Amino acid sequence: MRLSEPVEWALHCTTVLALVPPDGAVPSSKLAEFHGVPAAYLAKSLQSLSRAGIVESVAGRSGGYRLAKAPADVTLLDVVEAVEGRESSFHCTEIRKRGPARVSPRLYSPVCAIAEAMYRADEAWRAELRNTTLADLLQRLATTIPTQAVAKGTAFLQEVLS
Amino acid sequence: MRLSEPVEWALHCTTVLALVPPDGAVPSSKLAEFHGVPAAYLAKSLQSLSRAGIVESVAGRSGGYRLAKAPADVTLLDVVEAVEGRESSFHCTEIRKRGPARVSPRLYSPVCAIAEAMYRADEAWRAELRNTTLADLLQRLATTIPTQAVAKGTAFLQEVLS
DNA sequence: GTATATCCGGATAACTAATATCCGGATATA
DNA sequence: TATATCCGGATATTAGTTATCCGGATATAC
Repeated sequence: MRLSEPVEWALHCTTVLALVPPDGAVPSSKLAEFHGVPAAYLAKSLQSLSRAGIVESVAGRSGGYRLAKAPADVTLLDVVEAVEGRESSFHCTEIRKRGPARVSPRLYSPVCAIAEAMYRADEAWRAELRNTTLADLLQRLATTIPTQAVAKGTAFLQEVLS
Repeated sequence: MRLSEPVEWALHCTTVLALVPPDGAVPSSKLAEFHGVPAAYLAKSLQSLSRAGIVESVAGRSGGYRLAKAPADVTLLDVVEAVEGRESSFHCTEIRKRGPARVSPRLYSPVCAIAEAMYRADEAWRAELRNTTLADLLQRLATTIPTQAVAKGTAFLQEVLS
């Protein structure tokens, strides 16, 4: 079980966009350059984030993306689900209703005991992601990224926004 | 993010094997028939469970598999990790150290803030799986599977064990 | 003692999903 | 008016999942 790369990109992009003023906009090509990831593919993820209402897209020249809500109102789950989808990590194929021991399908409980447990774990994962926001990430930024790098990053963003 | 099919099979197989007496053994072909899944492929999963010490393999004619521990001592996480691996669902590619804002790699904190949060969610998922055992599943069996099906299942196992 | 049924690991094939790029249309700014 | 962007669809490439087969080892049934 592995999350796709675009999830990581989307989390980094939304974190960076949280630093952009409400009237600014960063084009997808610049976000790709900033993070060192393929531009054409990243564009797809940004479109997903836009459809989900997490970022706002600005068309036309000097357009781009900005955050659509306050950083404290965007959870990691919002971002992850926008890119990765909302389906459970476990997919029940109703094995219990197959094979020589099977009886009429309508006699079974609505959900298999194994699926039940797996769904519970999936929900625990989502609950934890729901518990962290972009604002939380921004706070940790100062201790996980060198001040020099933060300075270079803000300089790059200034350049793009001007 | 999706778990592979063999995970579901392994959970159903270990649950069934929990009903087998300590001196019995169910061949992989019979487990495949019982669950209506491809025999040659299921065999791989059972080998994984065997390597992980969750099931015990008996070679030779009238051989097969049995549980290696008491059902209460086998967590769902044990089974899932045996088949799916122990790697986190999130894989950090150190995006923060790339692009125009990067500085010398050794200046960064050991783990990225985003990865930190994602690892925490992954651990919450594992914690939940660690909290349920095969014994718990067996208890729920009576309410999720019709008595008729349970009877047919035990009859099938009796036939195999004799 | 021999034939049979099983586990085991490796090699291989088919299929599906993830990764990545490109293009034409729409939109809005310089 | 030309340019730079977002958007969605189509397509290609790569990697992972699903699935099968085979030969060797092991132990039971006859």
